Amino acid sequence: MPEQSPGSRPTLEAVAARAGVSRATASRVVNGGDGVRKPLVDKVLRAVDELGYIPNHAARTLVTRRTGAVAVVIAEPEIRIFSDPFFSQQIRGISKELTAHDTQLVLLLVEGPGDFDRIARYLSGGHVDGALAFSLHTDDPLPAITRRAGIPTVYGGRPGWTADPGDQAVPYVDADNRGGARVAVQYLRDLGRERIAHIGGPPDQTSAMDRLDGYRDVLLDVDPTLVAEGAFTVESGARAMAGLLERRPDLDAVFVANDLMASGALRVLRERGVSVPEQVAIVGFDDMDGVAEETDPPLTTVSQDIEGQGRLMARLLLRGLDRDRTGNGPAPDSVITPTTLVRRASA
Amino acid sequence: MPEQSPGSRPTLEAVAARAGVSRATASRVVNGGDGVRKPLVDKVLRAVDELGYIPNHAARTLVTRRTGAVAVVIAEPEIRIFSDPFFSQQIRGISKELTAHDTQLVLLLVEGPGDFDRIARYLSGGHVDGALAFSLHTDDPLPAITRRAGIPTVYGGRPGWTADPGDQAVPYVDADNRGGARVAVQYLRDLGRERIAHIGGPPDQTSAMDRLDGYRDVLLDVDPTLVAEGAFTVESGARAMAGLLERRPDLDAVFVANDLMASGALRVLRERGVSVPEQVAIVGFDDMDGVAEETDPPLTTVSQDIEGQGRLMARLLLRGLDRDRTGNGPAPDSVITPTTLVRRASA
DNA sequence: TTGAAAGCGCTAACAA
DNA sequence: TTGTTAGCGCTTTCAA
Repeated sequence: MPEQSPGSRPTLEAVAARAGVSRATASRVVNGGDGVRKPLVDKVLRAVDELGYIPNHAARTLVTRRTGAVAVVIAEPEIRIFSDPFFSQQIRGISKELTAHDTQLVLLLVEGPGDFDRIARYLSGGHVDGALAFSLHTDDPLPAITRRAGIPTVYGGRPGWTADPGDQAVPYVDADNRGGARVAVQYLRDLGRERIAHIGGPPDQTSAMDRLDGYRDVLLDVDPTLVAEGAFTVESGARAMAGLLERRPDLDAVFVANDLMASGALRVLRERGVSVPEQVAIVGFDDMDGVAEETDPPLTTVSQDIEGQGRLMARLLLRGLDRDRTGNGPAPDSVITPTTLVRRASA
Repeated sequence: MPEQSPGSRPTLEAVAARAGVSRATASRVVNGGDGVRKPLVDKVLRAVDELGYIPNHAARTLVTRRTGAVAVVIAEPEIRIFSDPFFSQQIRGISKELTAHDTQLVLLLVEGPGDFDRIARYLSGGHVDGALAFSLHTDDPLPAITRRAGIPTVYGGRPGWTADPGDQAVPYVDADNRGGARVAVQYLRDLGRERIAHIGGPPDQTSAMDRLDGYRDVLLDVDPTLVAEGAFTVESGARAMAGLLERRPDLDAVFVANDLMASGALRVLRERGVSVPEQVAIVGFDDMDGVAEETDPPLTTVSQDIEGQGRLMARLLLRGLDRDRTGNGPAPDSVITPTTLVRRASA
């Protein structure tokens, strides 16, 4: 590829001239070559190569009204944003799928509660064809924004807000949190545990609620003193475990809503000399890389394919965009991805 | 803002008509309103508001040749990509600075060694005005790519490759790794430690080399048995510490090239019953959130403003772009950001 | 199968 | 200070 002095790239016009064809034909070739005879295709391709032609994206977008870009909106206000491996793996999956479809990823970090205006303006500005968003909190203003901007959006995680009746359902991708929790708790029961406690996540996140619901599905009429609330962080898990131990020294198992909290809980148990799994069995959730396998003892936990969820989100969105363009195919539906119990040493 | 049925947004033309002015005047107002009389400005603004006008980005880019977007290229092949709080904090800083200048962040994740072609094509395709990249490895192909694509780029971290003579220096932002290391080691010496070991990072990363150089600056002619090599991970730090202890049971301090490895080292020392800081003093590097403060004992370490580095990268790039446009101002220079020693309990 | 020509929405010379 | 007009580079009817 010849080096380009900036600002003087060859245009389609130049390619056409060099190939001895019209601009229209050159365009056809560049866009797949349908309906152009082989010799001309070759000529144009050669010209493209020799000139180092790269289509001007803005010009193309101007006429096609497609930007070839998708926004990923991350509205998690806390520090966790990227450090959370959960996000990083989803983004990885998203990136892979988008790349495979020649689509760019525009990252929109929401930097504060007053920042939604900017996001709304951007989304409405024709910069992107669609959006992927993570809606973790029940009071998230994002769904309203994307809806008003009229921009197709797929959510990661079941949105917590309740749709207005008559509104079209919002497509999302989520793990089978409830089912996974059920399997985990049932496993503890099958182990013969009788006083199974739960450390849950923040109640404004649907994943936390769903996991709690799964716990309750198995343990009908559970004693409220067996349920503690954490914040999905190591420290909060430790605190919750300590509280639980104080209230219910007789507990013999804990289903913890994520691995981070489970590792905090394990630390507390170790400090107090409670043996795991002999005295207390522990099951986590997420099968988080670099955590679940390295706790002491290694964590039995519910595994989900996070990167796969990211891919799925992107695929759903792209399919929806295609549908908008071609006007056929079914509206994108939500997808619940399966979970599996991974047995290690903690239960 | 009125809801838009997709694909039928009002154009500048419509705004102009409604305001009773020419398209040119409307354009002027939308772009700041310089040289337009107040009453007309108001009229146009009102029309913009009533119509819910949002400029078409592609059309604007087509004529101005500015995209208002910047690529962030992350070519770290390992899983660390986002989970590494280092990146996440830099990206945060970058995002903040870009947002403040109405510039979008396009995320380019390099997904494998064969993926650089795609990146090169994208960078050459006029999608973005500039790029920010993290060049951690000495054999990184990225610098060559951005140079050939003729796209202004600022690096995070001192690039490891040696520039061809006559090449213009590549602007980068980096912490004062060498100076920080010197301060750390000097501190250990002032504490009276006499056999100060070092656990270094991967030798193909400039930050690791610079920290090692700083260590050597203070401890001229250091015994090679006192230097071990890690990979910036907790586990590698633990292994390096174990090796060091075996070779040199007499060591009385370790300067570790990052906090993650330091936490691994601390674990090994604890397991072996070596008291910190009494028998062995430890100093880390990074002052990493959620790590340095929570080790046992809390880590004395060299702190750097990572988010600030991200902001700086963005600022440097934007300034360079401005310069390209206006043709004046000095060429962007590299920036070395200061480090400070944070005293906690480990030394 | 190919080419001519219209126009996507905007900015920026240039004229008035 | 305002308006007229010529494109930016591309895709896409419509005719040939």
